[in-house]
Amino acid sequence: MAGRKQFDVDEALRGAMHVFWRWGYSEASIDRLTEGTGLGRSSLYGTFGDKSTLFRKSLQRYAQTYHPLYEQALSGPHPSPSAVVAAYLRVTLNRIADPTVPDGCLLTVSATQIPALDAEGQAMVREMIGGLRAMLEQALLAAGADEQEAAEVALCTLATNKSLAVLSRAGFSSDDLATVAAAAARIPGSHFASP
Amino acid sequence: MAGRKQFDVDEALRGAMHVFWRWGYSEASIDRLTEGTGLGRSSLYGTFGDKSTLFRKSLQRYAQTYHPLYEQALSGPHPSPSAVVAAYLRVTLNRIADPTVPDGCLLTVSATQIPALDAEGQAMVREMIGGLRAMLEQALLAAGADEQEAAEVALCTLATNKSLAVLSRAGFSSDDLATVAAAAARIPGSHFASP
DNA sequence: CGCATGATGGAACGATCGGTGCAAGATGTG
DNA sequence: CACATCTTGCACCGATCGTTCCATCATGCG
Repeated sequence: MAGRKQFDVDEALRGAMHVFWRWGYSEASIDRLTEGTGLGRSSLYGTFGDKSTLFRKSLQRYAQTYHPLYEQALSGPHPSPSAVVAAYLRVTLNRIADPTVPDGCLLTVSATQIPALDAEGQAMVREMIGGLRAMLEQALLAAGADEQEAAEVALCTLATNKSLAVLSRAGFSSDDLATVAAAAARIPGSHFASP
Repeated sequence: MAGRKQFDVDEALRGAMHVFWRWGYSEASIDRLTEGTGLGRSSLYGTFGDKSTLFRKSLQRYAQTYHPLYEQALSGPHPSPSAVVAAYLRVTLNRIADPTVPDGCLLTVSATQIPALDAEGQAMVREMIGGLRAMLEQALLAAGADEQEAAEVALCTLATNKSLAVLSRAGFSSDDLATVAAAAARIPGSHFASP
């Protein structure tokens, strides 16, 4: 007890993020959140608000942690769209290989549980996924892809990202994940006749 | 009330499957299951056992419903591995396009919630995913793929399946999903020098 | 030093969770 | 018609859910 907080707010938020990440929103009980943050109930509510608010702050914290890594990987210059895809998925594989964080990715786990989230949570999840998609598309254009190819490959790379998270959660080996990522980097654009 | 059941057991199981599918295991409360099946608590427990057992029976019912569709699609003959992939993913797209079932797929939703499942549930989810993988690999071999290519493309097709489910849950359009599936069907085997 | 401020631990709230027990009533068999 | 059988509706169980309240106490300021 004190007049000033006895804990590091950001470190606590990191703990909460890991609880949502591992357990998903529904199974992330307040008890698990207090245990994962090391905080008491009062401190948790006093600092972060209710569960829904804490979840959204955890999503922000997730973006704040990993967005820069993706941005750096995409910042290029890249010799080809495939190089962009490879660089992006390498970040994902590195995150999944990190033994200090839960399996999969918070965004994917949250996306599959969308019906369990309130309106704000759903909106934030969709918005973050859309942001990644746009970021990828931008980088692909910069790497020389035409508009259609950029849109298509961005979508497929995002899809591969999600699939890696699911397979990771299902217990697939990192070799298998790397195989999927490598194959995705070989996807060519469709090169259909543009209308 | 009666001496004989007042409902169709399989229809009720179908309802329960949809509840687990839409809400995921954690958010599939007994109340939602009774509402989704039309049964009372007593009938639900008397017929299917506890929640974990009902979940596993729902998984079986899911496999029993969609496994044959995949088997038929894979039964071929197919002129190339790509044709196998396209046929497989067409089944997935059709299921996702079905407005009478929830978004995504029960198996993917369950896989992302694996930490929330008990040991039997986890095992069954992993087993079912492994079964799909083996089924794909078999069909690819029959379509003329060599061993390495079959293993790799089976894995990637499974991954695409999972990604389609996640994107569907996140609200992506069926056009986007079709784009992802079409691109996956263009994935070539790696054709690395075989050791 | 005395006081206001604010963080903390813990108790307690109503609601909902998964699961069970039981009485009521309809059916099939004699 | 009488009885055993089985299903069903409903109440109820302890446990846990998310959330709030309050007494306690260390701190910063005057």
